[in-house]
Amino acid sequence: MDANPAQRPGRRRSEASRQAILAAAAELIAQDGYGSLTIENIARHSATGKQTIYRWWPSKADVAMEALADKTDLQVPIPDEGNFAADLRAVLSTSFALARQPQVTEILRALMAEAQIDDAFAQRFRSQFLERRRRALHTIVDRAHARGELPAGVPPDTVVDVVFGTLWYRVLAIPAPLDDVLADELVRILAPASPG
Amino acid sequence: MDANPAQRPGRRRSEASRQAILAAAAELIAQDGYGSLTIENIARHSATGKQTIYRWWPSKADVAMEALADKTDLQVPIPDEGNFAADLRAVLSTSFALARQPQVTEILRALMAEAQIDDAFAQRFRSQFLERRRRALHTIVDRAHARGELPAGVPPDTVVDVVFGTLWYRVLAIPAPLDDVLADELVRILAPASPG
Amino acid sequence: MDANPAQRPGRRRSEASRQAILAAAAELIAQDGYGSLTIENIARHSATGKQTIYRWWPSKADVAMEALADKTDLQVPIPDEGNFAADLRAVLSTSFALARQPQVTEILRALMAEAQIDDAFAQRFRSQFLERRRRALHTIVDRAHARGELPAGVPPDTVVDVVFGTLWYRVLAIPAPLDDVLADELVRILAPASPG
Amino acid sequence: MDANPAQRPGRRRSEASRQAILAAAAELIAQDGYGSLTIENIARHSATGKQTIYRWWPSKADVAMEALADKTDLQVPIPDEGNFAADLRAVLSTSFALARQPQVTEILRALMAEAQIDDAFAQRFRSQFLERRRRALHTIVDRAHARGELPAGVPPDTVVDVVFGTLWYRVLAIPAPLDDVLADELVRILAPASPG
DNA sequence: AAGTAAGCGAGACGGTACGTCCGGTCTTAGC
DNA sequence: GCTAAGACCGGACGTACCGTCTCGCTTACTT
Repeated sequence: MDANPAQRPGRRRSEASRQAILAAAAELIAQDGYGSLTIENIARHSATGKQTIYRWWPSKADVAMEALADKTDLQVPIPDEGNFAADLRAVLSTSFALARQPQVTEILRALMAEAQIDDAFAQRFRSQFLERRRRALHTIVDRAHARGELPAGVPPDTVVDVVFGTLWYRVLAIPAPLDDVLADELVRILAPASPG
Repeated sequence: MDANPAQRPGRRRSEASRQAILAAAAELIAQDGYGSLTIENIARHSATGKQTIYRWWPSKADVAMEALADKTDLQVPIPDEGNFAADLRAVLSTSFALARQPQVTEILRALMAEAQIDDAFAQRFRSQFLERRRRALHTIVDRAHARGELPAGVPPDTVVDVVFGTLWYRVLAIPAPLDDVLADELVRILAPASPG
Repeated sequence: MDANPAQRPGRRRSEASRQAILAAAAELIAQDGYGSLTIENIARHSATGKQTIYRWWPSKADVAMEALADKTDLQVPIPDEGNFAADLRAVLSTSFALARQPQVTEILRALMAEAQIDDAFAQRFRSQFLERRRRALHTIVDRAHARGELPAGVPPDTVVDVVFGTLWYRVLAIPAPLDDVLADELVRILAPASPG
Repeated sequence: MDANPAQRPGRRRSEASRQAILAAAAELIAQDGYGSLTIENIARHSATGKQTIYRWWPSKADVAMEALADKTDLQVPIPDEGNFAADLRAVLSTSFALARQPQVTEILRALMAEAQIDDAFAQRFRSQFLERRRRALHTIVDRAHARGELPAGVPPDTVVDVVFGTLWYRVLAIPAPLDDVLADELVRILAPASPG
């Protein structure tokens, strides 16, 4: 078994190229938007061969997704403050702060767009990005559910849909930047009964 | 004033071509997905010249948007049943039924995707599609707001964001088709206090 | 019999349009060269409809040919000075003077070019332009032949070929403008034995 | 110095594609005439990409010129039989035989036509084709000039003009194929005084 | 040390679609 | 019935990228 990659003969993957490619992708997206991002441009700006990109990433969207992962700490902290309102507010605060950065916004929109057009990427996007963030929120919501803090007759899954749905809708459909007031309002809607 | 187009000399726009183009676009999207839709293919399948398409639509996304408008009655009925829960359920029912048709889903996803990538189209998409549907719901929500039926501290705009956000998120990010149960749950969340 | 065109019903051909078209063609050729001459451009610059051009001329080359005919008096005078040398010199002098005008050169080159590419035009070009000029020279050469002034064993047709051949070659293949010295040299070659 | 192309990195030019393109161009010209030759057709018939053609040739006329060069041995032999008449007849014999092949005629006419319409190509056509053939004849004529075999008062350049002029005129302006009798007559005109 | 196996930048390759231009035709309203 | 205007279908233009395929070179492990 070749589980240990160090054992195989041949030149090893160049970390310098990997980073040059991700950096070039990020810069090009910031400059001209994802719409005019091309593999050829990434290669040119990173002084890299196209083949190297095709060898390691299935599509330019995957390059963008990895560039985003590299640039931001996508680890989602799972707070546990004892009540749903506080936990939810903490998660929203983190998420909003992240999504508000213009370069992050641009990439998020592009990834969601590409997922609509390219089914194979959609799967990777869901499993590598969306599901991870869902899981973090799910933990909190499940806990609240157990404590009886959710609105009556609303399963945890739906709460998660509402939170991420509202967040994504604002990013995708509304030109104004994400507003922190929205976070408070979401808390009021979803965690209405702050137990005395 | 040249408001009356019949007064100008020259051949008039061909309604037959317009419909052939929209039909071809719709069919091609249904068959191969929006990702492989090209102007050239639309022209070929509609026995039409590319120039004719470029003359009347700014982009293939606009063709798709018009095809959607032609195919579905996008007029949004504004119910008035006297209470928010019933009104909201009626709107959701209509919207879900529409968005559940596979061909409609496919086009909706494509339009939202294109709007992320092409800013000029994004503006047209918002003003010609998103805003219209927002306005319908807004009427209902404003009415509820006046009656004091909204959750405390939640302005109508946010309610609209939550409704459409959840709907779009399910369409864009979740592979499963839209579920009618979700409509009930949204009503429970947003119109909780059925006045005694 | 409809020999009298004034008797037919309907609007008569517009002489103003005819001249506007020829003038626009001449001007466009002078400006940008025949290579970028298009029917559409002629129509635009002459404030005329494309249909009007297609109705009266088989191709843009025919427009150019008529523009040339209108602009220059293409009537070829047939001198008769009593000896071949003087007659030939007179014909060459007229022809060179005509072909030396830059705008005429440009059109001549274009017509000969088009004749290589479009067989139908080639026939019209030969019968309406080349043959006429050949006939003028032929009269002179035949007369010289009868007087025994041609080189021995050289039929009149060949003399005509040599004269026009040399002239056209200089126009088509040599960037320098036509030189009057050439006329003298042709006379020396073809009418060498000025009979004492 | 990068004179050695083998030193550069990257895939090398494909000789197979080069030949397929030239062959396709030659065949298409023979079939449908130069007038309906398009880059797109060449690419299709040679199972080649358009870009490959644009990469290596400035225009379709240059493709045709190279196809001609490849197909015919354009090397012009320079005979030296001791007298102008014999040398000239030898050159004419070779040239006529070449120009009489229908496929060669077609290309020659097309190249000369294109040179009238495209100035940049005209320069290449002169330096890569016309001038070479002129030089061969010039050698012979200069030699004759030194021996005093030219008509009095006629410089070598003019003799060359007359020879090629007549040849080209017959090809371009006269529908009949080149006649060998013409060669004899040209010799009689230009090398009349076979010195005793 | 030689041999073998990968990865690298570079760049040509066969394709496909782009958006534009023009050809030649058809359809208006107006003279 | 001609005219200007202008839309129509069709097709080639020259360009941009796609994803693949050589190249010569470099870097690593294996013998």
